[in-house]
Amino acid sequence: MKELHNFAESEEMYLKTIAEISRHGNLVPVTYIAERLSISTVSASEMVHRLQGRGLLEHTPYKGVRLTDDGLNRAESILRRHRLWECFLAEHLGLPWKQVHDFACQLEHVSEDALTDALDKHLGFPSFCPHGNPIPPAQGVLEVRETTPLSDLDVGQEGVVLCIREEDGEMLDYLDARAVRPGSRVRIEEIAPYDGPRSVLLDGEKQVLGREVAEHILIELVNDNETE
Amino acid sequence: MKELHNFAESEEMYLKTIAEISRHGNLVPVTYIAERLSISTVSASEMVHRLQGRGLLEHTPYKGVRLTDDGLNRAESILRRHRLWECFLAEHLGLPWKQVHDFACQLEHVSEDALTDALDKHLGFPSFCPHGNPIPPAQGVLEVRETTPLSDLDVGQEGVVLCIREEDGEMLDYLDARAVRPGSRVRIEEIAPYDGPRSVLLDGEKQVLGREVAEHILIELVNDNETE
DNA sequence: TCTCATAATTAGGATGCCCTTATATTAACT
DNA sequence: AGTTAATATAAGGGCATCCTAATTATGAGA
Ligand SMILES: [Mn+2]
Ligand SMILES: [Mn+2]
Ligand SMILES: [Mn+2]
Ligand SMILES: [Mn+2]
Repeated sequence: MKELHNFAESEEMYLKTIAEISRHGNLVPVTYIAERLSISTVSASEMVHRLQGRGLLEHTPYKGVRLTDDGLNRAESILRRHRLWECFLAEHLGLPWKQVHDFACQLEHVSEDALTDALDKHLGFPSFCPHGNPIPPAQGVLEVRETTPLSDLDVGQEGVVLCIREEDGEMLDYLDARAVRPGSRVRIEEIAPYDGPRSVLLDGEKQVLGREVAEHILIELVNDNETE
Repeated sequence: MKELHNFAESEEMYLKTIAEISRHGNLVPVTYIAERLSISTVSASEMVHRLQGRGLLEHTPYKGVRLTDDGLNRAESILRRHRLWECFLAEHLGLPWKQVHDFACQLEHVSEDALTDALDKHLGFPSFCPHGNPIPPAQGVLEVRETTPLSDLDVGQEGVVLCIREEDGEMLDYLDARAVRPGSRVRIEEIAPYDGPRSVLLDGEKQVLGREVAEHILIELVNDNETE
């Protein structure tokens, strides 16, 4: 499990991580950042100060962190590179989701604009990564879609998988193996007691998914007129 | 716990550089390494000791450095990744030589075997990079070709460009613009006094190339029976 | 053999990111 | 208002790579 650590990578991973966590512009607790990056809170805190010094984010003590415009631009640029590489690795090289994600997480830090743009063109300017997440355009604003975690659906509700949250590589592997893909049709058949595992119908196949996993599957609800 | 530290790029660049310089298995002076990497001789010397400690090379003081089998394997693995990426960047993304080389020099450090092999397959297992240098195979030995620098040719001699030495990115750009490519037919028309610039016929076009540049163009001689 | 350019080493620092342990501060809940 | 759990900061290091300046060792040519 080797991770290259040129000193630019660290900064980029902080920014990307913050952008990923702060889905709706909320403040991101430093603790979350530390946890996601597997780093001590002390180190994360130090780094947050450094990044603030560079004008990339603002830290409100005891509340959390918010990216500045500069910081958000940087972060979206990294997400763009990440997701474009994912397209290449999945569609052209035929690699499985987990490798796609892990390799992209390295390549994203060594992709200058000329390379990224050429790759974008070569791929035909895709709009979404293989996991269904939107690819920020070279310039302009990333459109945000309304999504609902599968874990929030009730028995009988139906939807279409829009995207998978990518935080966890292992989970990607798990979902890949179970053919959970953007575009899959999904319907909740049963929820075990105490907010337990979901029995779902996924593109006609019966599956059981734990709640934790279901939280990472983001759905667009399909109008189900009183199916219950 | 998982290390977030991996200063692998530096080590890899040392190994790759040594392999590139030591064309015929000769000892490489530490001074050369330092120069090529734009690093002080003290730092290069330190690093050489470290690499020796890791069993990747042997240093004979006041003579130079030679890669061990391990070191050579590592170096060829890096050259392989570099040249495969170059193929992709040139043929698929259509980037110019200088960018091809510079981007490949970053990507080469972030390419695990699974990625490299998938890329190799996707490219159709090419044998040479866009500059004509051979791509080391996944396993097996790199074949060595007999070459002559263009600067060693006399007036009237002819040959075919086999490959370009890649040390200097600027030079790649220069040669790219002048359509000096592997496979180009070349013939020395005139050599200016004091081993000066060469007037050459390159694929029918008349060109003038400085001696320094000519040293980087490696030729396969064509049997020219008394053309002078 | 002797000289001197070349190569190597020593000494002392700097940088960036990370760590643990200990202490202070604050928000939030009873 | 007072307690407590979460959060922040302070103190003291480690590690890998790189730096400059000064000194020493070597070997190749005069
Ligand atoms: Mn990454
Ligand atoms: Mn993705
Ligand atoms: Mn490189
Ligand atoms: Mn090349």
